[in-house]
Amino acid sequence: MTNEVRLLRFLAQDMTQAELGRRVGLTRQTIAAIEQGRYSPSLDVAFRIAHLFGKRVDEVFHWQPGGDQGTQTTSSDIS
Amino acid sequence: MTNEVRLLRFLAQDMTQAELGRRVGLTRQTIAAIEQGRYSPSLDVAFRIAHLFGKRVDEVFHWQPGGDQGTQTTSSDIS
DNA sequence: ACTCAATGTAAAATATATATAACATCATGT
DNA sequence: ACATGATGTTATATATATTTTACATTGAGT
Repeated sequence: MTNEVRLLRFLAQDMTQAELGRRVGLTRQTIAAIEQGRYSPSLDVAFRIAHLFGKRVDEVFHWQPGGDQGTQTTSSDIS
Repeated sequence: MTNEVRLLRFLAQDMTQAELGRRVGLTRQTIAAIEQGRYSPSLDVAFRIAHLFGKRVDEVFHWQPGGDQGTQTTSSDIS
């Protein structure tokens, strides 16, 4: 499971992790963990983040059928 | 947060809760809880379920900006 | 050189999702 | 009437997400 949160945050006038967290009701540590793919967020959190950026959930978070094992971060990380 | 899981399950040749659970790697109790909206699943589970039905996550799970409080079940439940 | 904002990270605590086991109801088929 | 499969439901346990607190690093600005 990869995501574009960090990229979208940069595109949104360099919004900070703390600011993003504040807007979606999460701490900056949680934002950092999600960006790094340390765990997959709840569906509710995914919706809140996607909505903030005006995207669909599947545009922000990318999922692959058999891909639960690794801990990638951004989609450009995939080899 | 509402969802169409139960409906999609019926449309899929009356697939049973247990069978759906088996296919996405969840127990039938968890499927029942998700259908009833007792909690919002993890994003990973949402992707697995949506993928099984050939839908996008936002086509299966419906989210409303301010709507975290209630515990609706299906979208036809909304007043 | 100093400060400060942004980020990384980690341990411990809390909240929530999910599993397991058990029992109940209801419908259908025999 | 009985058996069986599908579902509802609940209590307890476990896994995982998220918060809180704390400390370290790095880069920009002064």
